Amino acid sequence: MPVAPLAFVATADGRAAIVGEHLEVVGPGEDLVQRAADLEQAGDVRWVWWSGRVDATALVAAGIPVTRCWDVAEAHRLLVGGWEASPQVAWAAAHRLDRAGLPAPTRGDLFDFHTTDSSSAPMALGSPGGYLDPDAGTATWHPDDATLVAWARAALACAQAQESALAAVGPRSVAAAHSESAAAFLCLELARDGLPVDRATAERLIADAAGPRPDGDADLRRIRADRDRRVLSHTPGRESTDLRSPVQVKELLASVGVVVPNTRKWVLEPFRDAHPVVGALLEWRRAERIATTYGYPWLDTHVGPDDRLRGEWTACDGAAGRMTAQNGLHNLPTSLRPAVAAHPGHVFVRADLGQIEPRVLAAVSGDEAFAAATRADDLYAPVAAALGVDRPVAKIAVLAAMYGQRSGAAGEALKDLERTYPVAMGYLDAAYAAGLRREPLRTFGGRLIRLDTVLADVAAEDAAASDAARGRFARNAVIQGSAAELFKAWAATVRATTRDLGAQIVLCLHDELLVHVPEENADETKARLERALTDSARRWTGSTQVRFVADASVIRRWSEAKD
DNA sequence: ACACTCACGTA
DNA sequence: CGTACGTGAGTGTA
Repeated sequence: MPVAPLAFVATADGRAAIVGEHLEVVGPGEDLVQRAADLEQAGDVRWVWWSGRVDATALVAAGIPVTRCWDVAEAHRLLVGGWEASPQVAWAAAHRLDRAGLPAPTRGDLFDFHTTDSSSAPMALGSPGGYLDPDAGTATWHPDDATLVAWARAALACAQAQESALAAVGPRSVAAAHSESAAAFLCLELARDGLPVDRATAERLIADAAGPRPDGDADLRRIRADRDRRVLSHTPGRESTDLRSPVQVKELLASVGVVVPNTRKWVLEPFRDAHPVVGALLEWRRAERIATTYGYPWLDTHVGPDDRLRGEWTACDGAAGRMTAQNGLHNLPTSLRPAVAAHPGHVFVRADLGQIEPRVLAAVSGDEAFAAATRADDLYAPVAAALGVDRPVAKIAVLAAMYGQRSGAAGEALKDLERTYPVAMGYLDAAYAAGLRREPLRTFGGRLIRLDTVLADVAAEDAAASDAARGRFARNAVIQGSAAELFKAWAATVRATTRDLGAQIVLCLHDELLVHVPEENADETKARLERALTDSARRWTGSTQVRFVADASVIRRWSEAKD
């Protein structure tokens, strides 16, 4: 049963168009949103937009549960790699037009504006031989109805060209574009819905670490000075040291005989017993981190009156394709996680993918012996048995193979690993070698990993170090990026299959999902989440040879132990 | 004003 | 045991 593609495009001035084979509507955004809701309800629609962030915000705000979409920007990021993905760039790539010939925007720059005849007709929006109008789709663009309809038709044409191009890349790339597009829509919902927070607990945890909520600037300075004094009291005569300046801290430490190349935590840790100021400084850093990054200003700025922590989300980064999030959603210290709590009448279903990266390696490399190991709940157990070593040794050897070890330890086991799983290890070696040669790679789902642009500045003066860094990046990216694809396919499936239970995905953390759900539906949500993994893994790998496992539990606070 | 380094949190 | 990301403070440059 074919799914009819329907373009939905919106302008910054509040108008929109819906265009399909047998449909053409243009008008005020709110009318079009209603129309889209009806069409979505009727089913069998795949929405096409240049990017969800630009075109679909009104649909997200209206709570329309889009199930299928094609995000031209996300498809372009798969196809070409990197992060740049304007409609103009995506159009040119999909039609194999020379990137260097892209016309420059005229309205974004005052000088251009003065030298441009503003009455000139817009460039053709959708002619196969030409580029898109560089101003189309920008925030200051005001198209007439006919132009907006043409813009929507161009999106449809672009999506179709991308689909052909992706189909030529590999057997999984069109499906990957579908799930990347769904993930991008999910990102808008994540930003809209936020992460449920127990504000009282958050306040208490911040107070425990950083002191009570300051009452004005003077109080803030006093609390800060008190915190500083607990370190500086250990070094009489140096009370004026600025603890926030690494250079001054280094001097302070040197004055008590602690001579270090830098003042990082893991460098200072061994010197805890050398002088009491070291421990005091490390404690100060922890408190200062909470006070500055995750303190009261953070709480006040990013947690709304509805007790939801909000930030912007992106479906992929510019390197391997993992999701990113702002405002601390992806790096909230574990000490603050008790503050992430389900709201009344609700619970969280939390699940993470166990040993995701070695399992992904088995899938992407097609190593049958390694795939056999994934059928165990604990992958390292059969690997240890095959290598004739203890589990911890097997684990270190596998991780060393995937991430590139430079210091000894796993040497012998690593050789056995090469012998036992030559296909998997060969895949990693090939990725490393491609990195050295600056040859682009593709993830399992077809995302292009570019090596011509990344790492240009890292150790640029040392060619060998730079090569090795590129090799490690390449080897890591094909695994990390492929894992990200499976994760997003899983997340999109969970979103689609648990919506009727009132479930809401509220956090995606690389291999972990947090779903907020009415408590009476918790067990069913958990079951569907596990089922979703089986289904999406089978679709993604195209077989059942590689097993993926989810560790799922029903909890009230994020900090609660797994069970 | 902006870019950079340092430091550190997460996976 | 590597890679990636986002954040904030200090520092140096334009």
